[in-house]
Parts: sequence; C-alpha cells; structure tokens
Amino acid sequence: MSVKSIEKTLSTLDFFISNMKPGGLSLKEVCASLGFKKSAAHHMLATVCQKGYLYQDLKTKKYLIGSKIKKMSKLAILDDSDFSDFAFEHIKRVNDGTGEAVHLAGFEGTRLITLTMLQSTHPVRVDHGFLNKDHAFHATASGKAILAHMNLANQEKILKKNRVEFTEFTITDKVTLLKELSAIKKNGYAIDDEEFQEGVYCVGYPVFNEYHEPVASVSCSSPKYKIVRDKKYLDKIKSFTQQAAFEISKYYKPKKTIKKGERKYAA
Amino acid sequence: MSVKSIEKTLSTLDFFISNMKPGGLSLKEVCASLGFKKSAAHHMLATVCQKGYLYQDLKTKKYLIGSKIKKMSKLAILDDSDFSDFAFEHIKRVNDGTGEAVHLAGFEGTRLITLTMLQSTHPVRVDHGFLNKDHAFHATASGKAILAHMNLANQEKILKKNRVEFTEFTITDKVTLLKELSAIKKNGYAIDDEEFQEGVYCVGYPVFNEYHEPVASVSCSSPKYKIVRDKKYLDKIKSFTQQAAFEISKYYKPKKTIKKGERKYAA
DNA sequence: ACACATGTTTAGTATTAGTAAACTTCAATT
DNA sequence: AATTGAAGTTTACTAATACTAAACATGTGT
Repeated sequence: MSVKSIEKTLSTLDFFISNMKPGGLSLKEVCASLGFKKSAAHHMLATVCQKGYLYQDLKTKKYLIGSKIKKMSKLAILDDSDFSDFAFEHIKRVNDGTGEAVHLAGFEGTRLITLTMLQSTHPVRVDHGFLNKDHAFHATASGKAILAHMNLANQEKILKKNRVEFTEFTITDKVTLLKELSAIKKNGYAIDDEEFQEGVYCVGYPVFNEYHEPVASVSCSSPKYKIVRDKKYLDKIKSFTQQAAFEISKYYKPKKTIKKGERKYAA
Repeated sequence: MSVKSIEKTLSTLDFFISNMKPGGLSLKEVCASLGFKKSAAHHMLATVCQKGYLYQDLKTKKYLIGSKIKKMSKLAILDDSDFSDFAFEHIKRVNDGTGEAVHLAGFEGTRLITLTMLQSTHPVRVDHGFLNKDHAFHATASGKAILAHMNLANQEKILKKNRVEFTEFTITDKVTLLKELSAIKKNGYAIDDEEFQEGVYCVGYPVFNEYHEPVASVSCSSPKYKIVRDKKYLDKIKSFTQQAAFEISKYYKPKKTIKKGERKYAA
C-alpha cells in the first residue's frame, strides 16, 4: 500500500527536479503539469514550505528548492565520491581502450543507479542512460550482472517491480530471467542483447565488496552490428570491462580486522 | 492549513538529517523517536522509498537517504557556492580583525539561513548557530539587518511566524519590533543585545543586491562584557562588519544591461 | 529448535485531504 | 483612475484515505 498524499508530494518534487527554472516554478505550472487542483496543490506546497524543503519567493510567489535538501544530500551514501573517484580511472581505461560508452552502476534497495558514465568516442554513439537516473535491473547488462549474484529472495523482490518490456527482445518472464541470472553467475558476466534499446549490445561485469557481495557493476555498450561483424570485437570489450570490474572491487579490500560475528571475507 | 501526512513525512526526513547513522535507521528507531505507530510509519516509508527519496537496505531493512536527494540538491539556489566563495575573504577579514565569531546569513522565503560562519578565536567563545541551520529573524542582528530593509508586507509575513522568546531580552511584541526595524533601517545596522543568547551581543549589516534589495547579512558576535568594558571595542567590530557587508554587496553589481520593464538599479 | 524482536500485511473505522467557490492582491488595460 | 483579469489564498463541506490494532512473517540469537 502507498500513501497517496505523500506520492503526490514526492511526484511534485520529481517535477521540480526535471523542470526547475532559474526563478522557480509557479503554483499554476505545477497544477497544469501534474493535473492538480490549485487549492489542493497550494495546501501541499504550503506544508512542504513550512518544513523548509521548498520555499516561496516573497515577491514572485514562485517555489524554489530549499537548502535543507542540500543539508540532507550530504548524508546520502551512494554519493560516496571516494568510490566513484577510485573507479574513474578504470572506467576511463575501458573507454580509451574500446572507444565505446562505459557505465558504472550501483544500487539502492531495488533501484539500479548510474554512478558514472563515459560517452562513446565513436561517430555512431550509444547514449542511453544518464547520471543518477535509475535504470531497469532486468533489461541491462549492468543490472543483471549485479542481480545474478544476489540471493533468490532479493532477486525476486527486485524482479517483482522491474519487468517492463523495452524492446521485443526484453526478457519479461520471471522464470526465464532467473534461469538467465544463474547462467550469468556461472559465466561471470552479463550481456544485454538489444533488451533495453534496439541495436545496442552490452556487456556487464559485477563489482564485489570484501564479503563478495555485489555492490556495483561496469558495463560497456556497443552498436550491435559491430559485434556481429567482428567476433574478436566482443572479446576485446569483455576483456577491458572484466579487468575494470576486477580492479574496482579492490576498493573494498578489508581495511580493518573483521570483528567476530561479522561475515567472513570470501574473495 | 497544513497537510498532516506530509508534515509527518517531512518530520521523518528531518529526523534522518539529524540522526543519520552509517547503516541507516530502523523502522523502530523512527517510531520510537517520533511517536508513530509502526504500521503507519511503514506505509509512509514504503511510499517514500517507492519514489526513491529514501531506500531500504535489502539485508538490514534499515532506511537510508537516496541519491535522488543528491540530484535535487544540485538545484538549490542558496547553495550558490559562488556567492559564499566570494563572500568568504571578507568574512575572514572580520574574523581576523576582531577575533570574534562572524556569520554570513541569507534567507529563503521566511527562513533565515546561516551560509558561512567563522568561530571566535578568543578563549571565551560564542558559538551559537550552525551551518545551514535556520535562525530566528526577529532575535538576531543578522535577521533584523535583512528584515529592516524589506517592505512592510514581507516584514509582517515573517514576523507572524517568528516571535519566539529566547531570553528575557528577546523582543516579541510586533509593534516594538517594527519600530526597531525602522530605526535599524535609518542607522544602517542592527544590534542584538542578548536577545538570542544571554551574554551575547551582536552587530549586523545588510548585504544588498543590484536592486538595493536585502539578500544577506554579515554579523559579528561578542561576549557582552567586552562591549560594556570598552566602548571602542564595539566601534571596531562595527567598522569591520560594515566594511565586509559593503564589499560583499559588490557581488551583485549589474553584469549585463538592464532590460526594459525590469527594476532600475538604485545603489 | 525455540523464543523474541523486528518488520509486514490486513480489514475496518475515524480522520483528513481534496473540492468548489468565494476572496484577495496585484498588474495590465481602458 | 477605474476595470478587468490572472495569479495565489482561504474557507466550509464532504468523499476519500490514512491510521489503528491485531495477526502474520521473517530472521537472529540463545
């Protein structure tokens, strides 16, 4: 079950994220775009302002994002810049070596999140996916690479919500997906064969923490015709990507002694 | 009027801001601290997670702050680091010259917000006020310095909500406050004579934008006994603070030609 | 293997959030 | 200067929904 008034409020914040303008957004704009009645929207926004998450410009009456959000953002974990910084050089090496788009993804609960991405340097570019956007776990190599190494309970929890059909090749059947995940786990890498975007082929390798739990993934996308035309090309992409994921996993090398009762290191 | 379920949700986010722990917060902790029933809190948190503003760790079930907040924070204006950077050297000069605590404050709607602060270098320190915390408009020199240069409508809007009695010297009567504000506007600076914290005396000067609208303030706090003991000490503090506010106002010097229909520059 | 602690789900009721309409404020136009 | 209109705000009322309590699951430590 979900609380509708909270849903509406957070959808409004979403709207601010994607449509923010320098002077802020007016009540009318919010209502027009989200289909709210103005009095209801006003009550809602007044409450949000009262708590300081938004605020209203005294002169223009337009709504702006409050600094409380900034304060809160400092407490977000996936915003762990250390990790992204550490990973960057390895991601870059894949990008330099292949010229193709490279993604570093992490996750928060059941959400797959793009942490860093490097665009293809080739003329025919593949540029789906944006920073911090949340992606499909089931239809991407990055998602499946992580998912494959989770336990069944978590896999099902994630697949319950994420099974949108993006292309005719998207696997939407849960049993087929679970079978695929087990193959991925055995092979050590995941592929996305036009499952998310037509004409795009993608390879993904998992990044593990010190307990051998999957925490992120590195993936490399390429136009499919290149893969078909030249068999060796895929091997090259795989080797670069695998290497990067392996190196990035070293970020999680145990730093302090493991306390008893904690999981053992198993890499 | 305010929407209660939104209020509760945002109070919960407030709780996350002030009580966040490395592994996240449990449902029980939230309920215990905020007095919620666990089923209600669960529904609420599930909704917030579904929208990605929080997320739940799959293993520990604890709640963490999502990266969507990070995304949103990049759109907050008062987080305009350029301004704070520009202001810093001037604030620093006041701190170096007086050795006392110096604050740079801005505001969002009816909220006074500390942007930067420098601690006193003296043994007897005055350290109320924290970064990004919202402060009392009516009981601080920083607040009154800004408030004095607003129009009556906005002054009343702000004073309607902020008239808490912090000490026996806090001015809580609206008429008295408005009279005080008009004196501040004439004098060009505001004082806080133990109105926010006992034993603390404070002087504040407004920072104006290119339209001569108050947008921020610089204030300097000192233990009151120093002011009483040495009349010249206050003059020194005032002169440093005034100079800083004057210099910081230059940040808003018009950069491009003023379009017709817009307010004229009047400084 | 058991018990306890924590989180999750459910069905029913009381509260509250949304509606519509009137009001305010301000600015543009006559 | 008076008038219209466009935005936001407030109100009183009612339909919808969020909260409660209690049972259920899950997993951890003993």
